Amino acid sequence: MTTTANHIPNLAVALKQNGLRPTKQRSCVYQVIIAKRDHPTADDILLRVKEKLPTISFATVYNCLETLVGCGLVKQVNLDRSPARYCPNLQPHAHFKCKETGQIHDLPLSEKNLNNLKSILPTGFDAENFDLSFIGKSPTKINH
Amino acid sequence: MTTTANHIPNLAVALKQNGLRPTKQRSCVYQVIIAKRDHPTADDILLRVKEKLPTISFATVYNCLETLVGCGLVKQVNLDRSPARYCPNLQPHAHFKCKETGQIHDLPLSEKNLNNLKSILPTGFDAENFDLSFIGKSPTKINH
DNA sequence: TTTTCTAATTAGAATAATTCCAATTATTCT
DNA sequence: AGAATAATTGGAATTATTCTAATTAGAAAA
Repeated sequence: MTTTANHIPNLAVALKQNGLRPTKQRSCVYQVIIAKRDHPTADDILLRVKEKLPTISFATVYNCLETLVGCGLVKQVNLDRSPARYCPNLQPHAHFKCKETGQIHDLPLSEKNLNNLKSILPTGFDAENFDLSFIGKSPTKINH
Repeated sequence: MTTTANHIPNLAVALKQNGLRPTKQRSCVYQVIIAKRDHPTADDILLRVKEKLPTISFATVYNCLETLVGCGLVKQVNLDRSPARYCPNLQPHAHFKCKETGQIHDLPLSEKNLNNLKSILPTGFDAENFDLSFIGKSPTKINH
């Protein structure tokens, strides 16, 4: 048993398994994504990483993101035609984008949901991945 | 009762309802999309429309597509980061992209599937739209 | 350790899809 | 037909992302 916070895969280990080198840029990009799970864009990530590594470039952010996605540590989230977002939630889930706030929420998927998704595929169709997203209004939290 | 082929909404009527003018560009773009239901990109559509209207521009194709989508006659399909595709299928359906052929298949959704998708939304989340896509291998038709 | 080899980072240029703009042309309304 | 307005056009602009060639940093060997 590990602690609650410890479901996060170890970056150095995952990189080594893929024959890749641990660098401070990769570590920093990864930490930014897990620190604030708000589905940041590459732009957002560049800004946040620059606070620690002021000379990091856009190219490196994109390179790091590609690496992290390739290692399965982070998922790329594409909603409509807008810039790609990045998400450290490795559980099967859908996304909900609020029209009003622009916020993106993770919606967990149950076993039943997953089975139902599988049932959509006709015989012979072999899916290795799926993407499910909703757009609409999410409940507003009222303070009073 | 109408004939089987006649489930296609009337363009002129739909445009008029939205206070828009029927033009040969709009009509031609729409016809190209319903003629070959292969999920063409704006590029594909430009090429095909040019056979009838050689002077049509890219800007017009994009304008027409925006209009058709706005009137609900056509759906925009976004898969990963690739160029948008356009689809005249107005029934609820998912998409399946074959890794090998690049082909995109429509997968119809049953009432049960739709209800299950609804069940993914927590209380208070009001979705006005969803997108569901799969990527993988579709069955190859063998000729012998 | 130093050296060597290779992978990763960097700044800036290049690309690709899409949108914007200002001028012209086509529709509709009177 | 004429006036008013909407749509089309070519080209420039924008945006997200990828590429490139030079430099830097990490890993392995000596």
